[in-house]
Amino acid sequence: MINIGIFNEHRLSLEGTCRLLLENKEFNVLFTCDERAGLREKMKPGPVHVLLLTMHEISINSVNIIVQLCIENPKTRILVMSLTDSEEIILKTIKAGAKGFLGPESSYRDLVEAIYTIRSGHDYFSKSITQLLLNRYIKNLKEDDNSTENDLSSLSARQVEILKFWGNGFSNQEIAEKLFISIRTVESHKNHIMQKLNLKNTVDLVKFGIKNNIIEI
Amino acid sequence: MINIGIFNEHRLSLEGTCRLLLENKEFNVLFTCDERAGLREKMKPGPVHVLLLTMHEISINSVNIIVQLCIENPKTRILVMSLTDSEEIILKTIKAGAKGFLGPESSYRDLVEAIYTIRSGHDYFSKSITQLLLNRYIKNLKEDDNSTENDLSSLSARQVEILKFWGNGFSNQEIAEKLFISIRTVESHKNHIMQKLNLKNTVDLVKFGIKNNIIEI
DNA sequence: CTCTCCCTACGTGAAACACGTAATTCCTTT
DNA sequence: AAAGGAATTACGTGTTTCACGTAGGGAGAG
Repeated sequence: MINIGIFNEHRLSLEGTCRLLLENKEFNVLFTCDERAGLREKMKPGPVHVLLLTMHEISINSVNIIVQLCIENPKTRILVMSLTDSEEIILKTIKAGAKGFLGPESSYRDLVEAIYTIRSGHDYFSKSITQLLLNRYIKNLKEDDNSTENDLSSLSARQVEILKFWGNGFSNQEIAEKLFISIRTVESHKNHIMQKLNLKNTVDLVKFGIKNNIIEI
Repeated sequence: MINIGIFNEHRLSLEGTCRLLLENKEFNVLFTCDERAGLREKMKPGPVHVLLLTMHEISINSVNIIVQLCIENPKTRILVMSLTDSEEIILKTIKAGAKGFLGPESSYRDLVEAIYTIRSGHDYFSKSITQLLLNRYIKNLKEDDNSTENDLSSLSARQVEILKFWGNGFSNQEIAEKLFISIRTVESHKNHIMQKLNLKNTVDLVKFGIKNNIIEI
């Protein structure tokens, strides 16, 4: 038996969703709610396993509500349903703590599957949302890669070694001791690196190291 | 009509796949290949729209092959099929340029869909792969968020301002001039920031700025 | 054999850092 | 109203790092 709370500012939709969910014997609709003001109050009494939040328009304010609900009800898993197609917003709701997101194309079947999925501890994203997230991720991945290994290959192994140490907490003095060379040599290496990469300051050097995965962030 | 090349080191699987694909009148199997050595040669003659690469075991070497194929045949879209479940490897094949990835659970129906999908210019990932990528992405998202805004909020607006300038290419001298304050004051601000955040060196300060989105990488 | 790149190292002046001190202002708490 | 605290401003002093030039020895390429 899964305890469900339903929020939807359109009363008709709210009742419709409620009816649909009640058709499934394993679903127990604890409450329905059609205004934001009362939602936090309605969450208090019982253990709500899944909260179905229908957000016709998601704004930053909505995101804050999700954050707050998550804090106040750590055991409740939030499933967001919305027609929005703004990546920005969707990402924010996920960051805020939503465990699932149903896009506009989702059917009743999807809703049921989503409820089971997030109840069992996994995340659920409908097809369009998945596509959206994935596209973005893939794009990130490839961008990461393009900026990687291009310039790094122009550095010698020694230069990379010095940069690694320096970028991960060691002072020039410490590097010199570790590698049994003069501190002046360490400085020279860094100078050569900066010249080779045409960097103007050490801040850019750190950025370079991070982009190329030799400095841990 | 879609021109397809098939690579599979198991000859039986290769033939089976070929037969299956030939059932679809729109698929034109240009060649089959069962050894790595000959693959690049077989790609040369015609325009291969989709290359189906079955990799029973994907290694770094396999990834390099993909990279090379992509360079030599920029118009060919590569669809990888593999039983591996190593995130590392899957990510690398995607970075290397593969346009699709079919996991172990994929059916013939999925294969056909995948071929149409990547032929039309989109990426295709089977359910298990999608799940894998998404989990990782969501995890990244949340991690990003956890490390954000937590510590940054402890800094004053002025401190953030100085950090922003410094992290984006300005020297202390330049910042001082821009803000009409002494260079010593700029130094003071940075000192206070480092103390407040308990950072040991400027490298860490850069990392902090990047994590908190006030320094562009 | 020459040329280039890499690793090593130093000199010097400028810039940045570490750490302490301190005055003024503004805000909160008592 | 008074006290406390944080923020912004600033300086002193000693250390470290940076920027730029110079330079010798070694390894590899042409």
